[in-house]
Amino acid sequence: MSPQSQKKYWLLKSEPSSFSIQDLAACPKQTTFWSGVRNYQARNFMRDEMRAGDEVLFYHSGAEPPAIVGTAAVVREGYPDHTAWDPSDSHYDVKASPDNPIWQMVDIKLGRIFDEPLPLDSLRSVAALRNMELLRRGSRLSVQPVSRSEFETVLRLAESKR
DNA sequence: GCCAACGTTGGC
DNA sequence: GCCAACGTTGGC
Repeated sequence: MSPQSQKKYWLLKSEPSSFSIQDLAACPKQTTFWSGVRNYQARNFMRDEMRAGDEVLFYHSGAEPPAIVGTAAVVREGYPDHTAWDPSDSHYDVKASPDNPIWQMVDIKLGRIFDEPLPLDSLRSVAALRNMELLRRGSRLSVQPVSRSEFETVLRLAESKR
């Protein structure tokens, strides 16, 4: 685990109809590989900056309402995303191969599921989250950095709803 | 289902 | 290297 001072925080988006935090909870060891990211900026975060021990906010996009629903932790650092060269996979990339993986994934393990999801529109009214990437107009990154204070603010909000 | 925002592709 | 066309994301 990296030193506390270097621990980073992230937000990962997933459509719950595709993979929800409840699905993560049902995985063996509550751990899964985070495959299917097909955006270079998001890949670079996973490849270059995510470290084991980093903490993650789990976000449900396309949900009603869209919301942060819990936490997870990075348990394995970036490695090739084998789904990229699987023609039967919905995220198949014809240019990827074992010799040229192009895309990367990490492994994450469930932290906890919040008792109450924190809906996107409720986060918009929190002053401490004013600059959060998730709340930026047109923000589409599926892997995005979160500041330590933003992460802690979100945890406090989740705690206040217990 | 609409559409704004954004990333990627490819002609030039 | 520009930029129009196109595809995707994702809130609403």
